[in-house]
Amino acid sequence: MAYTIKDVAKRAGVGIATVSRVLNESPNVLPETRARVLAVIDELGYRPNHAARQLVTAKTNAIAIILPFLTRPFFIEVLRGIEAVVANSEYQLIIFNVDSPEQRTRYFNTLPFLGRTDGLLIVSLPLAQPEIKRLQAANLPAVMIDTQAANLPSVVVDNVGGAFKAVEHLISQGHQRIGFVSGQLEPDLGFTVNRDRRRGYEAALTAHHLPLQPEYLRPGFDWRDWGHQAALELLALPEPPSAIFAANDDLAFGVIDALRERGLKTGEDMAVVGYDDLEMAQLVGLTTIHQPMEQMGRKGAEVLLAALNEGTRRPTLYTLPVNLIERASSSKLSQ
Amino acid sequence: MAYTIKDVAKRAGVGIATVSRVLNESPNVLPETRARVLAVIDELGYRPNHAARQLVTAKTNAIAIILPFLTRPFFIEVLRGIEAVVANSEYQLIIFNVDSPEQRTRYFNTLPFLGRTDGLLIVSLPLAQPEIKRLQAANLPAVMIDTQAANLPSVVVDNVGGAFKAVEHLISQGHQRIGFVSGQLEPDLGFTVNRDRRRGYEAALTAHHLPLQPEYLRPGFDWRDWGHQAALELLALPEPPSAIFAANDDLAFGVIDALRERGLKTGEDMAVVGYDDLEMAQLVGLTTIHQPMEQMGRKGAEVLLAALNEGTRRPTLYTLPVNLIERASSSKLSQ
DNA sequence: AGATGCTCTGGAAGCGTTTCCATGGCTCAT
DNA sequence: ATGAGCCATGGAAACGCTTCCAGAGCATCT
Repeated sequence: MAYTIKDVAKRAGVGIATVSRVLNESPNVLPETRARVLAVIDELGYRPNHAARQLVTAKTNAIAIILPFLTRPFFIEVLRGIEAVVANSEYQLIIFNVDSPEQRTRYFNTLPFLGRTDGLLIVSLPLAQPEIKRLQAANLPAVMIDTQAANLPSVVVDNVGGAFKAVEHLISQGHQRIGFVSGQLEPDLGFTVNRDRRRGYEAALTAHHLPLQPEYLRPGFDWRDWGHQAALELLALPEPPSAIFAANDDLAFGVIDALRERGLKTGEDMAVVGYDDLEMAQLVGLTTIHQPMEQMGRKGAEVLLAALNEGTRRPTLYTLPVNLIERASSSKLSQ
Repeated sequence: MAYTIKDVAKRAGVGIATVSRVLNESPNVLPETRARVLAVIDELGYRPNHAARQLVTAKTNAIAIILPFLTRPFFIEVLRGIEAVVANSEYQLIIFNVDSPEQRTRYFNTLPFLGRTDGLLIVSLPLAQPEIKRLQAANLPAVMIDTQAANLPSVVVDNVGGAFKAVEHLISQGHQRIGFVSGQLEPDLGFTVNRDRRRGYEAALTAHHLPLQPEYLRPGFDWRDWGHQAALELLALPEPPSAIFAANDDLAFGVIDALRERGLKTGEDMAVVGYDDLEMAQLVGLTTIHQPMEQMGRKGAEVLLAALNEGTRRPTLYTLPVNLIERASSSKLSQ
């Protein structure tokens, strides 16, 4: 059907080995031979067959990225970072989206990427020991992003520290009663974000000798609706908090929604701080913790490519910094 | 290194052809033979080599999606729809992001997906005739989403009609002076959205015997900042419009931003209608045209899979409906 | 002059599958 | 009983490439 290396060889009057050498930029080819072969390749519009190449080189030139909830802003930003790096390499990007624990299990049991990819980027999903073993047995380099494993390179942010900063900021604004709205602490897929951020929340309160009030804790779900409902619940308390720290921006948007619904002014009647610094946070004027989401993707991809090209595979832990972005939603306590 | 079909065959005491038959669920294998082979496969953890399989079957089991601006909400939603469908098939999804005209040209010249994928999903990028020719020459089934080509199946929405609805709505609310903020009409990558929506805008005005005022037209860029600036420009006119139709939600958000900056109330002092119905539109209370973005992705993927599996490849045009979502930003003209 | 070593080249093996073809053992109708 | 036909099976070819190996040509050294 399509032309093969043989067609090129015949037409150029050389052996197939020589064509292959030209294709692979081997130095030992006479310039005029090379030129002749290239001319024929161009003339025929010949393109080497990937499968055949893979078969003999045992390289796929593709890397897989496995992430949950493809469409949540956080993952999109990470993906963007990854894509930016990978696009400049010789590799191609295969995407696997995981939305349920069953899917997750299936993926890591069947390893469908095995033999299809040279490397793996795992975003946010924690891996169990046997799963890591299996990856290593398959000799498949993997890098973790926003999650970590002791024997795999990992790119993370300091969630505990970020949450600490957020809450400390609220305290410095004069708040003493601070609610915490978050997603599940023990989610199906095993994320630890919410748990970590709660630890930061508690640490900040403790560091400033403020009491931990169980009724101010509202773990629930990771999406906006829950932020909305949790805020209403907090407002209904006999002594509602004067500030709310939401474990992510989406939750914070829900909180703000609820405040508006109740006729309360965000930033005046109730301070709100989020986490992520989504693009929208700026529009809404939400004080939040900026996470270098895109940079996490970049870094992860770079580490993986380095491992692939140079064989460096030390399980290093890269921790990227987070910082507080102060906006209108967390002005000083008035009363 | 890894086990091959030979290892399995030897260990199960059968020929490699039989193992292959088991692998490919050929009916002509004795149940007990099949069981024995499966047991060995399981025991060894054998997995067939993809490259070898591809080489002989000339099938890759992957499809590529080519889209611009991976991180813009519209494309994310489309991607989500595609992913949902593809995840339930035997195919894997390879992503190619195109952010610049050079990249675009390079892609369609080198066709890097050639031989790596069985099919192509092209989102929003219009194709030139020679490019289409090249795809067809390569015998690579392709489906266009949010863009169309006469000889390729295409999934689109009616942008002209949607814009018409948006503007007609504003007119029915009593507005006569309606501004139009959009991205470039002749963008580098060749999108026609802005042009189409402007045609709808003009058609609605004309249908209602309203004059087309050139100074109310603000083509510029596709992002929020431009919405902001364009709104300021419109406000600075001797006779500013009383309503603004923004060609996408992001632009509308910029417009709203500008209004707030000027101390004007969206929906009261100035009506605003967007296009897309991003998640955020609800939060902001933006009247907008709802596009079935995810559904476009789904539909496109389904059409491609059908083409791949059944060989159906009629260049059908699928037009998905859009509808107006009325929110607070476009209340009736007060004066 | 002959041996040595280098550069360029072509033939052929081999990568791990699928699939064609041949074979041997059955069953079944004659 | 015997040939036709079917089923399960194995061997081997083929897919298109990379790479090992060997050889030819030439320059350089002894």
